[in-house]
Amino acid sequence: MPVGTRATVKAISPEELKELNTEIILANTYHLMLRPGEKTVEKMGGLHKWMNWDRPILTDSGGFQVFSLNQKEGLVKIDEKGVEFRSHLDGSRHYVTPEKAIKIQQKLGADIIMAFDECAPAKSSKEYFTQAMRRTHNWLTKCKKTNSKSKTQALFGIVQGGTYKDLRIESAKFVAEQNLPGNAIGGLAVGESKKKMYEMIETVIPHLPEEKPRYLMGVGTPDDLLEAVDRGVDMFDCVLPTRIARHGTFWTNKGTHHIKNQKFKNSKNPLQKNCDCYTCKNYTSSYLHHLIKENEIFGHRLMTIHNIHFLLNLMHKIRETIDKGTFPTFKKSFLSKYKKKQ
RNA sequence: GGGCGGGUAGCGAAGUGGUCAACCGCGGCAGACUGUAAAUCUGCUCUCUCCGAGUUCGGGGGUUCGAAUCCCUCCCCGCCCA
Repeated sequence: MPVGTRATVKAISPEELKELNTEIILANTYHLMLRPGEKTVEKMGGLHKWMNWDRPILTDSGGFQVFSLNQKEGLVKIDEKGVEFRSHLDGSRHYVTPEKAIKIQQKLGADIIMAFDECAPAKSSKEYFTQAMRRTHNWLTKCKKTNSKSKTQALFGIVQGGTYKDLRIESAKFVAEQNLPGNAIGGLAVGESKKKMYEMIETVIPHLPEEKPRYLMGVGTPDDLLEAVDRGVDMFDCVLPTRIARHGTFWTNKGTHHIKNQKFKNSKNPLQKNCDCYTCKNYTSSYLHHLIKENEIFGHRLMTIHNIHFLLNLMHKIRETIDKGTFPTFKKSFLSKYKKKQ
């Protein structure tokens, strides 16, 4: 899922997203409740109509933004009932409870909505992870109850538990028991090592039903996708393809590259040879180098197109090789090329 | 010919006797980014380098313990007067 936090995937249009075979995108409760406010989106006919996107949308609940704000001093107060935080836009105080997070998402109108959870920082103590996990479970019950009448919006629960296996297992079991249409793994890729992250995925997966989507939140890099799929994950969202694109970084099957590097100044090659994205079919690296150095909007768009295409194409190949039974070979050969820095 | 102003690292621009290898901006080089407070942020950018050392502030000469900063002289640029 490409990420469209403020009801737009930065730099590109819904038409372009469709050309890239985007099936679903993510939008954000926290940002949209602050601006323009969920009521406006509701009045305008809901997210799909408002942003002219007729394919599925998932809204994140805002739990992660609370975590993000909490990285800075004293902007957030968390208790059993909910979270008080100050807006990053104007400092105004807001109070969000699990019930409220669901009601806002109902107004936004996404197809999949997320439970309001607490994403504890990677460096938290086990005591704190336990507390945050229990609170997340408690909140999940409330979210489920609030959303019980909805027949059009699927609520996903979120597994927490930090980097502790016993907590992760306890959390996965609790979330699975709620019998929701899908289950998410949260609280990873927040500063722990990749090794630890993979270990946590392995720990959690056996306790989440295979017939329902398993969604790893906020991940990730091409290698993370392969590793996570290998361990049983079905869905991802990540800001990386779009954010790093705007910052001048792009992916190819040989790893990550910086278009601003001097070596691209006079390169007639596309970003990636044999890539069939719009960017690579029509523009040279030299041109992209120039656009990004000059901070031209079109450069952001072209880079974004390439990166989203790269990731969605990777996922496509993953599905294809899983069907053919050749996924392990594909994973191995991809990673050996991807991780070898030229 | 006369008067005034000015020449500082790739560019612009501070500094106007010691704490100056010299603020800052741009440019250049490289890096970071994982449920987007992100068209953002970080580092390096005279030379050799590990601590450190060596050459710099238009050229030359001088004053001084010590000069980018003061004096003399030459060169160059801008504006004004003839």
